[in-house]
Amino acid sequence: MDEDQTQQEEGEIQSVKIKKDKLTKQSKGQAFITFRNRDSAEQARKKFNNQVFIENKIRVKPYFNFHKVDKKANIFIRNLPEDADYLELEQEFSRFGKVLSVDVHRDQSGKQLNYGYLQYETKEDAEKLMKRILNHPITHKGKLMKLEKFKDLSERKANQHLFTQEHLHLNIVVRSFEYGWLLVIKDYLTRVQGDQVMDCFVRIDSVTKQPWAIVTFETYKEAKANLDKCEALRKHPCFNSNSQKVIELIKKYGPPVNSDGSISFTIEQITPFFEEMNKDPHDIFKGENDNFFFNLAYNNLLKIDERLMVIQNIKKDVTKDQILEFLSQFGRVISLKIGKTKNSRIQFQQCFVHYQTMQDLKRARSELFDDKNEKTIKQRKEIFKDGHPVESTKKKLQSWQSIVQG
DNA sequence: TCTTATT
Repeated sequence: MDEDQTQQEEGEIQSVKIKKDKLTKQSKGQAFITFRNRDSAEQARKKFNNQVFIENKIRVKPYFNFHKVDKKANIFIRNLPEDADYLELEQEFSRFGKVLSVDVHRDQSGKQLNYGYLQYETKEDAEKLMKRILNHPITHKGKLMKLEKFKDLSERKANQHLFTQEHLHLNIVVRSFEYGWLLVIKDYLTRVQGDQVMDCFVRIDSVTKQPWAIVTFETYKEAKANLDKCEALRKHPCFNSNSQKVIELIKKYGPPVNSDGSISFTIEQITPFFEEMNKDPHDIFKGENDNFFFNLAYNNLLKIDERLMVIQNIKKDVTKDQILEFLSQFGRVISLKIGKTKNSRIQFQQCFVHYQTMQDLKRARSELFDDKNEKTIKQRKEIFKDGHPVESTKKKLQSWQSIVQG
């Protein structure tokens, strides 16, 4: 670049200092240029910012003493696009007050990250912007920016504390629901039906939020009778309980005890939730929805779940939602887990799909491999390599079952 | 992802 020309165009330069590391004498890739007047500096910045200089794109921004800025006038920006342009951002934010700086964070290699900081001169300006975005969100290059006031470490820690409190709270609720279901099921099966229940456990799926249970009966006959009932009704009559009944059962049997002897929750802790639910027409313990299924183990030797299928040969880039949509057309999917094949050479996915009933799975199996159904064939091409789903064999399934259940 | 290569 011709220096004389630059000076003429951009105003007189007072000083140029290139920063070097004190020890290594290596350039830090940073320079300070002082112009004789503010306008020249601003003009130069607009002209040279983001220009390629020799081989690097240079970023030109005004200097200010960041030790003296008001942190209350600082805004944290998330969700920035890859090609965020801070001059454009600055222009946009300047509509609400005097912007001191806009910084887009970068990693060590210089790659732009999708967050940054906006520094106003006064906190009033920052507040003006925050107020404004409540009703008028701001987008940058088509992406909605998420703006929050800057929080220092202690504020973030305080929030984190709040979150863990909430989380803990949620865990208690989940645990009480699982235990509630367990008592309802056991009570009905043993007291009402007179079945001999060997084992029962209930979990609420953390992803789908749906409860599911595994009940093991003493005899095949009991298991089969209950299974038939489930298949016919698509739910079990014992689900016709309610939250009032659940809290009574918990009071009767007491809260569950953890392996270390402590109790998972106190009745006082969970009573409000059950009382609240009792007022709700959608009380999940009324059994009015079918987000529940039975997994009946006939005996210890044959533990393969008849509702579980492992499908392989799924293309790498197919999402869980796509798989779910595809598999749901054959029957009600209770849970779906996707995973990469263990062999790293094979770059395909597999999924574990749990249907609500054996009938659903049978239907899925027959339709999945039906080579005459044109609609399915077309869909298969989108999801599976060469359009061919592969079902895992029972032997393999058995070895995986422990993983799925765990 | 709540900072900053600051004469």
